[in-house]
Amino acid sequence: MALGTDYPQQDCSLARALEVAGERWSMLIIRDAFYGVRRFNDFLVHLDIPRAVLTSRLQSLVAAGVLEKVPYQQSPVRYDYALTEAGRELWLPIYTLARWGERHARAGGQLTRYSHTDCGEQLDHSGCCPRCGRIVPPEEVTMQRIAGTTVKPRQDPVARAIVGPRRLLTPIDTEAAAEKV
Amino acid sequence: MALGTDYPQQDCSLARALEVAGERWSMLIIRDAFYGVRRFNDFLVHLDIPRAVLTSRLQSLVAAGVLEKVPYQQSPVRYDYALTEAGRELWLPIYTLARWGERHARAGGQLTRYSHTDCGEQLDHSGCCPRCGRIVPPEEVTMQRIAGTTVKPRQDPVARAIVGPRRLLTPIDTEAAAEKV
DNA sequence: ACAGTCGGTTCGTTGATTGAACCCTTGGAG
DNA sequence: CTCCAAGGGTTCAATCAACGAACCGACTGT
Repeated sequence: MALGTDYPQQDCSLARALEVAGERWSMLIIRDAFYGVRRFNDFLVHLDIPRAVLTSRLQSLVAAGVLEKVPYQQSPVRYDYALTEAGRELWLPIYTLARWGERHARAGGQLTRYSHTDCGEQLDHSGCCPRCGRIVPPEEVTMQRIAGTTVKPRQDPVARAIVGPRRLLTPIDTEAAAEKV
Repeated sequence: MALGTDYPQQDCSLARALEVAGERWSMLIIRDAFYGVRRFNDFLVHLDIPRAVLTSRLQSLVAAGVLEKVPYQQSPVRYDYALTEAGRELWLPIYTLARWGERHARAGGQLTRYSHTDCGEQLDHSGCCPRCGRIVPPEEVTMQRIAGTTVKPRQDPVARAIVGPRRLLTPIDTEAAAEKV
């Protein structure tokens, strides 16, 4: 969050969670990671976030064990930022918060549809598959962006790469998306 | 969150939700509202938040339709800040985030136990009652603070008022708690 | 008349966010 | 060999929010 990035007096799990994931931009970074974004530059162009802030947030999320750096090339060594198991467990808070925002903080209805990959059923507001009757982990979720009525969609390479039905957590390929324009 | 309280480029429900509930302190205020805190001064002493920030957050949460002011006395007129229906629907995001924090951002295990009032069963990590097999709304949740092993608990009147099993959303009575010391 | 409560506002200080500019390593083109 | 571009950062001044202590204003009970 903002000034004073912690809540020292609060002996409370929520305060601890917010110290990790509650700063400005952190949740959006994690959401993008669920979408399959993994590279510094892809986060940068898709979020319109200042470079210095992105550097700082990625570092603290790695330190907190939400993301981990995995090298994708040598010389110079470059890293993907991928969700850890702990990070993937943030799916429910993030999904339910996004669905809440869709219901109460937007005009213009649903922008992204989330469904259970195995059976095609749309998830309910709690992240449950009505057909299977259980909470669906992000690995089994397919997302699909829906044409927004209000704002025109973003046109950066990352935004183009995540149109169309996609499995969550599959790495995006910005080069392929750039060629397809 | 922090500076620049919005995410203008993000046409995304999560960004909209974070503009409403993602600023620093906002989620903790909402959590306290679930605990039954309703008065300016009670939020103040329980959260250790600067007065000016609390004023500002309460105003924006009211403007966003998460809280509403309901008068509890005349001359001078004084207001309770109570969760609206939209605010109460933030239960799942807040509960799941708190449970995540308990698992991944704390040493020292569970601090608050949440159970289904009707059947006494503890809720699982997704807010579901294992016995009843459904998501439990906050009106049916009973909370109980557990003695922390690491930090000594807070000693303000609000903290004292919420020890012991309590139904969520029932207004706290700080006067009664103050006398009981 | 006087202290006390509740809910705010004001204000100087501290510190995070922003955005633009600069930097470093390496690979590839000419 | 030189030059340039890409990826991933760092630096820096300006801005703006958070902090916390002091002040304020309406009322009440004594």
